[in-house]
Amino acid sequence: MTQMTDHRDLPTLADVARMANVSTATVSRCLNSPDKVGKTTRETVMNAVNALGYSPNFGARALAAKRTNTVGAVIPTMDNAIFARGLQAFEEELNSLGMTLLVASSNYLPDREEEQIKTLVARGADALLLIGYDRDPSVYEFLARQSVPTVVAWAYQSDNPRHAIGFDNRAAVRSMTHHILALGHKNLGFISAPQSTNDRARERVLGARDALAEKGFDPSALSVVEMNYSISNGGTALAELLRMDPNITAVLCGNDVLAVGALKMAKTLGLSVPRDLSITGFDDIEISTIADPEITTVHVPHRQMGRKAAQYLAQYINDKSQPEAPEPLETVFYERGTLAPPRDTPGKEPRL
Amino acid sequence: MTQMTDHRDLPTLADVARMANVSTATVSRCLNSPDKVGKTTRETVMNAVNALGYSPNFGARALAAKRTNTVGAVIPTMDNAIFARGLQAFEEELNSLGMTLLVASSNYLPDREEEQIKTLVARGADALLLIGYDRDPSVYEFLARQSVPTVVAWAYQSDNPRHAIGFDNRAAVRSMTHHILALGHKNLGFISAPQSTNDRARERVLGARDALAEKGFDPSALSVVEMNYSISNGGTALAELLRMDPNITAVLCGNDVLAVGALKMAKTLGLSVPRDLSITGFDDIEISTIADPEITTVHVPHRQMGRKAAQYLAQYINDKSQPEAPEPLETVFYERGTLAPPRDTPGKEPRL
DNA sequence: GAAATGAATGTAAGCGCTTTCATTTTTTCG
DNA sequence: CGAAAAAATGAAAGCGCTTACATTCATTTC
Repeated sequence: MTQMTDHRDLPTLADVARMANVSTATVSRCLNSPDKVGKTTRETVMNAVNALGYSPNFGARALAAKRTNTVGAVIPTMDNAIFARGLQAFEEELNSLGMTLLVASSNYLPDREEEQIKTLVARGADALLLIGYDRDPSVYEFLARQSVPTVVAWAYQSDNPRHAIGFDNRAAVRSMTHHILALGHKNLGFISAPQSTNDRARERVLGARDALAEKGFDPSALSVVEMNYSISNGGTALAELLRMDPNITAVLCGNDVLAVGALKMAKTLGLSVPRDLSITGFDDIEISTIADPEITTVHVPHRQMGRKAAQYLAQYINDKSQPEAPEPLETVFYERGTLAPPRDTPGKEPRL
Repeated sequence: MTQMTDHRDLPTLADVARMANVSTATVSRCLNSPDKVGKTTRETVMNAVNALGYSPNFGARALAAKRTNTVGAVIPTMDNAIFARGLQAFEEELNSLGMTLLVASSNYLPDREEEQIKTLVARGADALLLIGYDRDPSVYEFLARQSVPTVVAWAYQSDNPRHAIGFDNRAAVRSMTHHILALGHKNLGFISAPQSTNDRARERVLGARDALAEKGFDPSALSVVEMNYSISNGGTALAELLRMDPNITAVLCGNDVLAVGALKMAKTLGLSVPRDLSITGFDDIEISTIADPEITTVHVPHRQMGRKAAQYLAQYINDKSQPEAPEPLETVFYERGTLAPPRDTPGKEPRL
């Protein structure tokens, strides 16, 4: 069943102008700044617009106005609740500001991200949302050359001059690690996302090492296993970690998904969580409360982050100048069911 | 810290042409159909392009070519794994076809959806992906008038002439209900998403009634509670359902999220699942395997759906005519831990 | 009541690209 | 080698809109 899309030509501004007996300038003003037009004229014009079912041509508008009212976002993947949630809020806020969202995903691949950034710019994005700081300087140079307002999100490094809407990953994990150490844990493991091209993952591991060092432990003794984000990988990583060091009593996971996987594996291995092993996550996504016991984690204000990022970029676009440096967002430690003191009585040496 | 975005004018096609000593037509051809240009010329031109850091102006291109290579999608929300996953696949496929994704969300509100559809069309979407069939006929008329290729996804009704990339919600639930009835359940409850403006929700309830009728039960006796999608609502709904009819032995949920909520509530109420109560979900998203016991559900090929939808629209755009009617996608019943025969011996009347 | 002010509208010049058609250059082949 | 065919290139006409500037018309001011 094939059928031609009747390419009946759509009405143009000129058609409306003709019908309303005014100039195209007046019609344009009616649509873009109605207050600059007389009441009677406006009504006549709007009637013509409706009668013809007129809708402005996007390309022409973008060309003449040098602006698309479109904002791009390049995220690793939507198929991860933490980005999906933030992106949803970003879209909602953008929408309420009269802008539309262009989306592209990098699947955590730097080259692909670079491509996608170029694509979105070529597609006329007025501004860009990027995840994390890590990327080749040439990318930032390109963005500057094209004068595309850009903001980094999901991260915040106080010593980094680049504006970011996010939270301090390192401090959040550092603080959580202190909680864990205070409970008496001495042998920690860390299941991280791959760190090489992911500043957030790196910062989280650093946060754990910070706390360790502050309590007099050797931070380099922290056993770390890197795994791509997935439930089953969380399990694989836990097994590996326990093989590397059977004395580990608490495992920090770079995110909730890995934590859930680790928890499943712990059960499979016959370990009782948190009695035999403590596990913590990061992000506080839905699955962390569905797991049994519920995952102890760090809550990240994803929606707030998406909203603020949209506001920041909208201001950047409208003012044509970089807004004030944003403040970092707060994270909250959520103590739930997977964290408890280690089984071995405090003070006793880890068993071999 | 404010700093002007230096609005240094970007190089244009004409600049490149001048530098390469050719006409703008040749530069344009170099970029869009390189094979139509001599090898030497092409090299000269590309050198100029690189030297100037030229990148085509989107608006101008869209205006002249009458095409944006941009496809829109209006979904209820990205903050729900079933849409996020499908959308992610949609975006990936679109990207590999050289197109970019514009996203808008309706939050399940018909008016808002209509607005968003108009926005995306105004933003130059070459085609549109919509979720489900339900919407005012005027919307479809608008889309036809604007000649915007459109496809419906996440649903498939064989008796509906409109092309859709999806699966038969009604048949899927009907089939699952037969499984449940075969186990000996006689008193079923249904926790559904609001049905009035959601054909998928409606079809799922109808599927359950179909099976009931086919086995000689009174389909109108099915107790149904409607709740918006959320874990806690699933719990609320279960409590309500049990209040309406304490004899229910199996509860079908319109999606996995509601099922997980119902499962949590069942535990809270001291009911053992599946011994005292069977619960089923729909969609097969991640959380269904994290719940304990894992949720019995219907697997939906979300990623495949997203991919096919992208291919369908790309073909529609390129051929300028509606493709062949797509075939429905298959769903699979995943029997996991939350479904078992009712506790009461088969044949025995439901207790009061 | 004339001059000055301001609101409403019109005129027309682009915005930067694609594409048709015409022209020039190269290749093919009798 | 020259005519015909094919390939490469150029000239220029839009595409539909916004907006600076010019003009007209209705008020206000003294």
